[in-house]
Amino acid sequence: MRLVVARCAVDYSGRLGAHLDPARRLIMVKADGSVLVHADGGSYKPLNWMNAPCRLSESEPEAVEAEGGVSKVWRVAHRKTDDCLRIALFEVFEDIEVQLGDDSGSEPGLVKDGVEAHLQALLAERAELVGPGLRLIRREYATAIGPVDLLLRDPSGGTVAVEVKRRGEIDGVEQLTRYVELLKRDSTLAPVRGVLAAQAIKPQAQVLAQDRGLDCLILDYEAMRGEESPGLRLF
Amino acid sequence: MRLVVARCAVDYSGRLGAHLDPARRLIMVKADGSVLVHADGGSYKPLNWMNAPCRLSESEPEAVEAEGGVSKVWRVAHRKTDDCLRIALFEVFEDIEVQLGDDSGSEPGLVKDGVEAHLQALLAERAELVGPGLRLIRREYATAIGPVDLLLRDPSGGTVAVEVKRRGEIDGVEQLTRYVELLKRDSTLAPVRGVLAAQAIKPQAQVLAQDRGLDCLILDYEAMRGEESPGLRLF
DNA sequence: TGCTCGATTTCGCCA
DNA sequence: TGGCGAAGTCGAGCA
Repeated sequence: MRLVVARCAVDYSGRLGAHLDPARRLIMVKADGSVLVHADGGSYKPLNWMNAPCRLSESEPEAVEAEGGVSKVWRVAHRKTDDCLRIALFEVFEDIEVQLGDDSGSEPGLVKDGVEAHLQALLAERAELVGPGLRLIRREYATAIGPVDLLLRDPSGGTVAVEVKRRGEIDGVEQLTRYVELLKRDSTLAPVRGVLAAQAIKPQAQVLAQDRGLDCLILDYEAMRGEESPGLRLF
Repeated sequence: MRLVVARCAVDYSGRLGAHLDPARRLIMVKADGSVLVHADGGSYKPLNWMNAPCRLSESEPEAVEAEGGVSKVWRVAHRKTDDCLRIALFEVFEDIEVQLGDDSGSEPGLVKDGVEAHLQALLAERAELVGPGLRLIRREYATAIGPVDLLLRDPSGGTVAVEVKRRGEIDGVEQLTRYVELLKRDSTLAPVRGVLAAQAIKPQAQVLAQDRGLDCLILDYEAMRGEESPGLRLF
């Protein structure tokens, strides 16, 4: 990875246009060719960037730019799209090359724990949390318009479609609505109830769910994790 | 900004858990206290990070870690949530402090051109592009379920609701459907047509729109910009 | 401050 | 490879 600290101006042209006036910034050039322009604040997102695969070419500035203090111009062009990043370098304060990766040069992957898939797995083991007597038919029940997170059998008749979200919002209600509309046409499943299950559900989503005749269920991830059978742990 | 290149292992704990095995990585500590851990590839997203406001504290490793080669441990704790990043440093290869920002220390803002708001503004000036004789009633027409991007009056009767997107996809169709369903109950507006306007519309979205009785309109941003009246330019 | 929605979203899974 | 849903989404605009 190459790290350059320089006063620079940046222009991006591609899906939209974006411009940065001159200032001192950090420019990262990664091993795969991607380029990131970072400021000394903001979030983890760079001000401007170019994803791999791309090519960096250095050229001399135009006369008028040179007069304004530009010493070099970098053009970073994407290899497949016509996205292009143009970096006008004024003064360069640092320019170092560093070696990254593990001993083999690769990067050990990131291991995550606690996302929606885990909620779904935990609730699948505890179908009775959704309603008394309910039993799991299957997770990721396939339909023509996508998989239903959990499909449960109600021994008193019919089935229950469960949409699991970390946070319940309006589009989750829309999604569940489409599933229930489809499933209830299946005579082997009807009648079908829909349940939106999430760690938190926004008021608007609750209102819309009620309007659509759908139920809401708040999940307690920590409690569910604590109660699960040790043999079925995901990690 | 402080730039550290080090062999390190990282653990994040917060909304989820995430772990990185030891490898050489770049650690950026920004002026606002935020920390980014970058690998030499992937996208602009760091492998792990902590947003401001947060506090970095350095401590000695536990005995077992020290035996394993850990020289220092950084704890980066968020000030408001209980999110925490723990970085175990093995060997440190670089550790430099650089000065960023413009002469006043601040960062000139990013100027963008071509986002959805611009499309909406341009189309508002050119309502006739949606259909002959149409006139703008207003932008961001408020309804109980959210603002309609553009509401147009059709002199031959009724109104047209326009949903403007940079790229038209299925959720845009869903959104427009909800608006039209609501608006057509208003006798002062009915009958109501719905139009999805975007620079590009995915085939699936076009099919769904047709099924819902909605129209699609492909926008040419460059042409619209070229035609607009100079006095009304956004930038 | 909280909510809503766009984003050069990016990222990962699965068909 | 394309479609689709999730994200430690982030960030801006507005009530």
